[in-house]
Amino acid sequence: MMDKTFNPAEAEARIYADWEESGAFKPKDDPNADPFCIVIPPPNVTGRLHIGHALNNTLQDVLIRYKRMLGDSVLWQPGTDHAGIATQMVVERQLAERQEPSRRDMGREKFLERVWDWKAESGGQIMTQLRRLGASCDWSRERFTMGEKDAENDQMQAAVMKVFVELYNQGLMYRGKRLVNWDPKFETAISDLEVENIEVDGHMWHFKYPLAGGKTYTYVEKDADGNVVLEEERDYISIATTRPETMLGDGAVAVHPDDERYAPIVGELCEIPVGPKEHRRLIPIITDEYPDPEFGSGAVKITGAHDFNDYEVAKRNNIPLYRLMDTRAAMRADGAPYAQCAEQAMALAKGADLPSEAEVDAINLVPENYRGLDRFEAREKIIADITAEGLAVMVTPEAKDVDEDAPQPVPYVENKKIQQPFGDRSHVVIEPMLTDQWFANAGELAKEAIAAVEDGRTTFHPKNWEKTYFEWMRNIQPWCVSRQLWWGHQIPAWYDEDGGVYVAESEEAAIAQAGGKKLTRDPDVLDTWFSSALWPFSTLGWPENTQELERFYPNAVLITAFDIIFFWVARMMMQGLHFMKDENGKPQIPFKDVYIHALVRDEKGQKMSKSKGNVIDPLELIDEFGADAVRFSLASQAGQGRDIRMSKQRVEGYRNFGTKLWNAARFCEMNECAVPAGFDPKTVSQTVNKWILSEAQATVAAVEKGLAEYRFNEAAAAAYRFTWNIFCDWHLEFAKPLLQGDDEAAKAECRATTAYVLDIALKILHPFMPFVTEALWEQTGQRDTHLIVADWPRLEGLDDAAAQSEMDWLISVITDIRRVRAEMNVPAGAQLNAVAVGASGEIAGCIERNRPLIQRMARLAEITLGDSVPPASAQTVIGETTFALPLEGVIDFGAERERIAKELKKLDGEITRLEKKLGNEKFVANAPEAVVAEQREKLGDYTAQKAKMAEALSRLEQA
RNA sequence: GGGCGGUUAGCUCAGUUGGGAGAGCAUCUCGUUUACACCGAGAGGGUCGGGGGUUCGAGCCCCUCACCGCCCA
Repeated sequence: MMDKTFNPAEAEARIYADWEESGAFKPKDDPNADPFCIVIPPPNVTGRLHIGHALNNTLQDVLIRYKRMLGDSVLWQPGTDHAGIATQMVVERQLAERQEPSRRDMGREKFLERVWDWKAESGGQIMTQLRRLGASCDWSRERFTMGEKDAENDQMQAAVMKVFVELYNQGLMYRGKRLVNWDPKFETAISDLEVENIEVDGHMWHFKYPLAGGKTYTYVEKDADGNVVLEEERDYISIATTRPETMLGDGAVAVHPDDERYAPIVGELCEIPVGPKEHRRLIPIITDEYPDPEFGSGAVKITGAHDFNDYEVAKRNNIPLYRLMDTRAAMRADGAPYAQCAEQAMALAKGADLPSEAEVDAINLVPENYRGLDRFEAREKIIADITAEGLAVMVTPEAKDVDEDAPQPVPYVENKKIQQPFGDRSHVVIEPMLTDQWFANAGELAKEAIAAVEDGRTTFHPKNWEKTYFEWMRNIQPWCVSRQLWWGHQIPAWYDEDGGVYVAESEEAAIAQAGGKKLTRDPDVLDTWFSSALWPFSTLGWPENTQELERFYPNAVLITAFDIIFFWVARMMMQGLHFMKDENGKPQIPFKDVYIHALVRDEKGQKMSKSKGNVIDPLELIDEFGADAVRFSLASQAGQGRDIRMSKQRVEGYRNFGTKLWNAARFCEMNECAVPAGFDPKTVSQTVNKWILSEAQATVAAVEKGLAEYRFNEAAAAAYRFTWNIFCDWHLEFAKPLLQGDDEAAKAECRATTAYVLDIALKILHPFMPFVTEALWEQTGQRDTHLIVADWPRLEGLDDAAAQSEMDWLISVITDIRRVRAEMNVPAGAQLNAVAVGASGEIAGCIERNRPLIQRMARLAEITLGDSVPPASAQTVIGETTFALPLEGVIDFGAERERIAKELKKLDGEITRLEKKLGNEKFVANAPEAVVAEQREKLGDYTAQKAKMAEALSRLEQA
């Protein structure tokens, strides 16, 4: 005898181990089977399974299990990502917490040792957690983006090196001094994608840049109609800035070429109003399309080394780029004294030839009294100094705003919202910084990646994500791939003492290239996403031409969340298409489909994050409700294009569903249901059996359709509804009289069919709820294989419209009688008699055939055919037949009248609506015939029913 | 500022070529009929964000407004 409920805690680990041991997770070695491969989005190696992983991996496992049952050769390729910044950050924090030497004190080699240790210590965790979820990955093929520690000629490392070297040799990878996003906390460059622009309260300060030599001009301001609203003599140009500390690095002031206000002074020099008086720097006033005359004063200071827009302006106009900060974003303290540097800069401003990048970079234009200050401290000090000197633009506040009668002018500072860049990991303000970095020519790589989606070689689901993909790909910027970190793939570039660069897959090769010169390797590592971009083929053995690569590339589908379309999907597309070619040299896509799923949020719709403390731990949910419930909950909510809000209640509901299924199986066991050898469902004779088989076939088709279209929620719902609302609620109840009756043939057929249909339910539910279905599979029959590798049900020829319509009729008879009973407050235990009045021969036959079912399920003592409604009856109309329930002594005539009147009203509403519609000539003329016919039929049905109900009411009135 | 998505029952959400709205949970009533109370039977509850348009017909298509969310600048 089976237990009353499924015990996930006991069963899951055992079942999982069985699967793994049986080799079920490995792709089957059948050359005729279709290949189906999904590569897992590799989680951070030292991460923990969060609810987003749970969703992502549930959906993958659903497809994987489905395809496996279909008979495909299925590979779900697992592995983890080394997650450069994230992992290094964790280990550095640990060192700090344990008061151990810092990364820098420790040195690179020792530090990396520690990271590998940490990986070893915590690395397996998430893979264990995926197992708990039921993920059926081929663990024997697990890969790590960094490869194996200390391995010689490690393949995963070789793949990265080869890609870098080839891109370099093809001119698609280059090194240069560029303005990049600099994270002062981690002291590394990061890519555009790792920057989050957040709107914060900022200020806009207005300062006067005095014209050189005390020159003056007439400043004229006009309104929209050209009327002069302000005209004054000025000896300065007014500049607005949100970042005063960068004034020190200004190379010019720019105004729009059409801006008449400043036309008189274009080409003049003006003075940066900060720094020691005797060394005030002069910079030219230039024109450029960039300044918006409507914004601020219309004049923009150009600080090429600390602002992306300014950088472009500076490049266009040959304005020197003066770097002001060090790697921690403190004001530079290196280099020559300010006086000397300022003099150099002065010469450049006056037209001297620009020296080399490196020479300009060596110029430190931070005056001594600001050197070494944090950038924000420097800002405060500079504002104070400028204001003290009287070079802040002053305004006179409205008298009402201040107490004094004669308000004093105050510095003009606007409070305004500004977009400030923050590091997505460090959460500190990112500094645009001029540094030497490696860049991939993403624009070039993107071309094929765009084309592949345009021409449908790769398709996004839902399709609207393609727009996002195109938008980004078509405006893609060079990809900064170097990171000033230690944990990662060290860039395979070596330098000789003269600055010569040698890019090669190994040090030996580089030395050979250099002709034996003394070389030093580039200390930087590659962006983590550089290696994960290779994941669809590196995990399959590339650069070796392995069987797996041959068989499983392109992958079938990639399943991921939208937040990494740019980070990952786009880059896999670029790298895959660039490096994987077919025998004709045609680029090969990494995957045919990309399914983008939602983000999982908390009950309130907030993005889950550790800092908000609203994280729902999937493992806790699994502990409480079982993996099946968690999986089903996620899959059933995975509608396209919407976020998922996770609630415990819903998980609980699906746990209950598992129990329901369990008990249905238990019922089958108790009634000795089993599928006899050679059972052919097409041969069943009982209507009930024909009907449930017909329903089953429709359900299997619905599940298949849902999965084929990546509508996981619909597939899950179809399986759920069938199992609970059709199989359990109706079929098992219909089966009871047969299973407990004396007709041995009918009993045998019913046992066989019920067991057969239960198996179907187990199979279609297995992708969603693998554990409980596997456990039941084990317990409900003699099985040749585990369910995980059982054949997907391929049903055909079982649809049966006649059985469907008879059972639908039966269900509505039972439901209606139950409703009347409930509404008339008939005690649940009372056995009533029913009289069917006006039944045709056909209906009479139906009643005859299903008498025991109606009696049992509607709790009737007897059901007879009659010519007239007995007195004191409650009545309900189904089709042409009135079912009367004599309730002598029980019936409340008032209540019954009210009930029938209510039904009549409802019918009237429907009839009026339909009559109006059918009375509309245009409807009849324009609507498809089928629709018109359907509406006519409905009207006919409702009208007939109304007549019967009216009769019923009149009988009551007479009583 | 540009783009995308959302607004449907008290809550969370389905609703796939436009033919008068569904589920789960919650609520109310009844029920222990030996598969299941992690259950069963029944009920109530929505002018599908507002306005306009196209159409014989709009939750669904178009326009517009409002609010919410995300991405990009």
